[in-house]
Amino acid sequence: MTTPRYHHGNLRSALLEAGLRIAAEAGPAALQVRDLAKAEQVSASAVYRHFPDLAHLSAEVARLARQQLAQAMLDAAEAESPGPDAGWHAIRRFDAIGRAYVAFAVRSPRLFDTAFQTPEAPPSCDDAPSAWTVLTDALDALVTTGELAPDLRPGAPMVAWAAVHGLASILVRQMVPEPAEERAAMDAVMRGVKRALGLRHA
Amino acid sequence: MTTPRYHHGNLRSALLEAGLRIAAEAGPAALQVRDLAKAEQVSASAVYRHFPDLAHLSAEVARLARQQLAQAMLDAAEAESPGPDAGWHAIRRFDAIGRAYVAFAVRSPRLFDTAFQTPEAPPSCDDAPSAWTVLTDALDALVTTGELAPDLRPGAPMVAWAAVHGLASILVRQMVPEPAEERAAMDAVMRGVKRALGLRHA
DNA sequence: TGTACATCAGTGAACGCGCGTTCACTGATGTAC
DNA sequence: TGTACATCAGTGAACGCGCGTTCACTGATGTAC
Repeated sequence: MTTPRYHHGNLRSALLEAGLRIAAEAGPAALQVRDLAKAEQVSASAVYRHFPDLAHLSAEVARLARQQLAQAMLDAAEAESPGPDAGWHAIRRFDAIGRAYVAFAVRSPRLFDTAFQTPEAPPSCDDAPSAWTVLTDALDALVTTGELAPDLRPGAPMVAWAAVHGLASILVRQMVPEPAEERAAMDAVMRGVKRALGLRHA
Repeated sequence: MTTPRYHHGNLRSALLEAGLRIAAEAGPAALQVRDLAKAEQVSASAVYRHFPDLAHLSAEVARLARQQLAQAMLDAAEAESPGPDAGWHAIRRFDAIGRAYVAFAVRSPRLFDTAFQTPEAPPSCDDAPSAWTVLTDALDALVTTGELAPDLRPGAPMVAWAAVHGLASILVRQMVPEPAEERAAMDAVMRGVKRALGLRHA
């Protein structure tokens, strides 16, 4: 039984999911109208019923990729079980968030590239969830529990994000001449971030 | 007087310089055989006398871009005048190197992208100078002068590079929702790196 | 020192491909009466 | 409840462009004798 091709129902979201799959496998440059349409067994021109052009579709895929990253960070934070020491819990959540960021990039390097590619079209809406918000919320929790000195708070997002994003980029691009172990690099960087912010660390 | 087009003399290096110019203005994706040839007033097929294909030419341009970055770091280090406190001088040089890295990216965002784009062909030779070597040399100087604890030395390159590369990427891609001042961000990150490595800072 | 000739670095036309996009169309869907 | 019709979501062929690359060629260069 061959299903009728007509009136897919949710072609728009199906195309975006196919886009995520393709981008994760072959990188953002592999996002092509024909391939996307083929993946959903639909003619290329059908794509234009749902997106004005490829640039807008790509921008949506990039946004979804960033949201997946942010969700992975949230999930990692939630996986940390609370304990009697609220400050320590906040630190563990912060640590888990940073490690999730890098782990996402290592696990899906091309999707990570897709997430932060230079966009050719503006995204239709803000990221939800957003990695930035996840990070700043975690930093706020550190201040609230007294783990992070308030005068370090303004610069903290940049310090943390730069370290983690930089490590992710370096590992993804394999920029290091001597191929360091990812685990050791992640430990060193996360320890560095905590030292930079004056946090306790094990 | 129209000069004869024939036998350019140093077409190879002229093409690479044109490539650097084009990449700096329009990004790595703008490197095209025809445009390169046109920039040197030469036919497109002449390019193939000097490079097997565009991928190899692009890889060379990327290498030159990385070398320019490394040279900027070296220049910044040399600009720091030595003083009676050798350790303090090593710290100032280290700081200058990190700031030069970020400054290069902000000054030439598309060239920075070109330097670290995923290469489609292997580079013909190692970077010289190389950003990695400049960094590790500076860290060695910190150990020698007793400013950096030897047990922090193994993880130090990753900590420093990740922070600086991450900040550069973030500023270049304008990933920050609230557009922070570059200067403040750089101060915060460099201060963070020095705290992470246990260095003195002003 | 002058000349034949191999070699080298260019030319310019063309090929072939794959891409995004358009257009006239057709079948399916849902709604008004 | 059944039917006419507007609307919507598809089709498939084609357009047009720009790209990397190839090929037969030609003019310039340098070297052997």
